[in-house]
Amino acid sequence: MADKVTIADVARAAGVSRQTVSNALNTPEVVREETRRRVLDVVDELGYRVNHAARQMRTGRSRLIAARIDPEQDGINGSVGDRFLHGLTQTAATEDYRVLLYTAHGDDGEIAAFDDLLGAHEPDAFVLMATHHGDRRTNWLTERGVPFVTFGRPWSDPDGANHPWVDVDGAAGTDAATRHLLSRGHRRIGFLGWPEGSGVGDDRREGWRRALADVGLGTAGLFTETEDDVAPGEHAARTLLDGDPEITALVCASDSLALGALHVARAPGPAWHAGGHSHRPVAVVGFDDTPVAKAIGLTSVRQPIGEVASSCLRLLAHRLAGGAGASPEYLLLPPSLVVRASG
Amino acid sequence: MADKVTIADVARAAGVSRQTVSNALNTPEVVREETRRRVLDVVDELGYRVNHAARQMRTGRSRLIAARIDPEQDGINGSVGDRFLHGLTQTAATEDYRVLLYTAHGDDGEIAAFDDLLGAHEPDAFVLMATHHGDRRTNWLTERGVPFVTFGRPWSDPDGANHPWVDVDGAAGTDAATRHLLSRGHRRIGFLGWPEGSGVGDDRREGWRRALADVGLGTAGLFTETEDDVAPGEHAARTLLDGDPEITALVCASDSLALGALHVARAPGPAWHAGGHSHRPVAVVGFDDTPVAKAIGLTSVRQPIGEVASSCLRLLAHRLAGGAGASPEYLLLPPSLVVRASG
DNA sequence: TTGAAAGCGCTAACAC
DNA sequence: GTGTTAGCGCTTTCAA
Repeated sequence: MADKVTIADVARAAGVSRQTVSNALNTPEVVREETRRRVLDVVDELGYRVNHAARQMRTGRSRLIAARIDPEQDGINGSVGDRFLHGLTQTAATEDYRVLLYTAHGDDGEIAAFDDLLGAHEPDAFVLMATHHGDRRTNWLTERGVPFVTFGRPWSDPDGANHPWVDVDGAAGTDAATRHLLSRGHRRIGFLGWPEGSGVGDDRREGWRRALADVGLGTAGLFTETEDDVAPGEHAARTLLDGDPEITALVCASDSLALGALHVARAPGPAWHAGGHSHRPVAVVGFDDTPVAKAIGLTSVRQPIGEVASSCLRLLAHRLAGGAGASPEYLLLPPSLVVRASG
Repeated sequence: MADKVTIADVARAAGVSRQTVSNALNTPEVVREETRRRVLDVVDELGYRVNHAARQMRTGRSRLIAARIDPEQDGINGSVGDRFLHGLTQTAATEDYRVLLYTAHGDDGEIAAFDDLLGAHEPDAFVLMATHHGDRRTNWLTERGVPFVTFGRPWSDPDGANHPWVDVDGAAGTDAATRHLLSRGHRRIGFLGWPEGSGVGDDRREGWRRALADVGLGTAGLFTETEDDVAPGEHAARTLLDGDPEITALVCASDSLALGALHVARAPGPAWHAGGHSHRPVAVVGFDDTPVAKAIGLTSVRQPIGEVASSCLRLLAHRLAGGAGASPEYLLLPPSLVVRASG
């Protein structure tokens, strides 16, 4: 393991100038075939590798891509972020990029992190997750001309012509979930989601609505005043089922909510809840296909997180390689339904 | 947002030389108080931040710490790695380090990744997870003098005098789990684990064994020929319970195994399994306190992952700052038992 | 205590 | 097609 082989060593050994070595490596088409071969042979022989710090200083490119790792996961839905990070890291390696991690709370905290990072390690780009209405992060980066992609649409700009993004078609997911329930004979299907105004939540609700509308059925008791957690899911499910005895199935905007709903749906009998809803079989479908869904047999909508990640990275790599036209590229991927015992 | 404020700009504005600026920042004690103040004021005013690439070129330190993100998690136990990564990132930031991600399969794959990384981004250190007997990674790094810490003991070197490490006392965890079950009146308690020879597995089994030995009870039907997954857990639990009708509780080496055991323990009646073990209430305790454990009400041993991560990082930072004596430091942290419905 | 000089390893520009 | 020059921003000598 020879330490610190520099371009000068290679040049000397190959009997060429340092610049020719650099060219053979970075602009091979400008070097005569024979020379190139000789140089590359010496590179192999000596085990030369470029020093990124030196290159970065010269070119201003770090080949680092920064991504946030979520602070203290919800626990159930957390796995999505981690699968994404893993996919990113994997694809990045194939493009000779590396993923740099940071943490932050809230848009402004994350913007502060951008600023820090940009001033220090100078990542070439950022990958953002969980875009939302009035997302300050995207504006900040755009204003400064920092390249980035988002996992999530630019919700406040429905044209999507703002910046490159990759997203999963949530409406298609709940649509499929709802159709699946219809095909199993359910006719009154409720939805458990979040308050109106969250892009993701509205999108997922829309799929359920339109699937029902499509077959001429009305939306059955929609409940949206809830946080994304198990207890609210349980509470919401109970309210919904108590209020409308016809409901036999629930589509949920997340596995957390679905898990709460399942507590109610699988409750052993009418005496379970003091308020007392009658016990009946209720099908439940979740969203995200988390490990918990798999463990408890919850039917759930699965996002192709790996593909999202690799697409994000490729979009970025393409753009960083100068292949960026004026128009940002974007991609809407279809989810799939993983059917299990719960519905 | 002035772009690219260099040390020269600061020097000019403060009326000192570039070197004095560098000193004021890096070796404040060597600069007169008044000068230092003036320089720092200008730094703030101009928004100067050191350029890491330039600094790295000069000092050879990147302030990057590399860590592996696991390829395709088991799904249930995966959350441990992610919580660890998160903790690492968080603590790293406070020490002005950043976490760089990589992926790899197997020891040799990871060693190849070390080599790549060291040749390119030159991380100052590595953080390794999941040490095991005959771990080739630690040797490779040691031979090359690359600083690193491990989450996990050096299993093949029980003295632990090999390299800095942080670990959780697994035996203490299963010991506590077993005592808990004893206190609830269980007298015949089985163990579900992995084949002998895995450091982690042996450690966890040992805690169960010694807790029983301590109160003069024998180990009840130990089953270790199994992979770490739900189906094997289910199979092992069934075999164990069928073979010893006295067993009323199971301590498991992971939540995956415990989940499988729970399928058996919660089976609705004697007819459930064709082979037919009689239905009886069986308590189950898992290990890792994953989101799945929380979701299904599984009592589980919780590792203080956040502390492990911050300890790892501080050990490293201390060492990188030159505070390393000859003897590596290490830390064995106690886990805690999270009691839920399953036991 | 402060300043001047040198150079880390690389590549963009230009000359040959 | 190849070599020479210069300099990215910083810190480690060493001299003032």
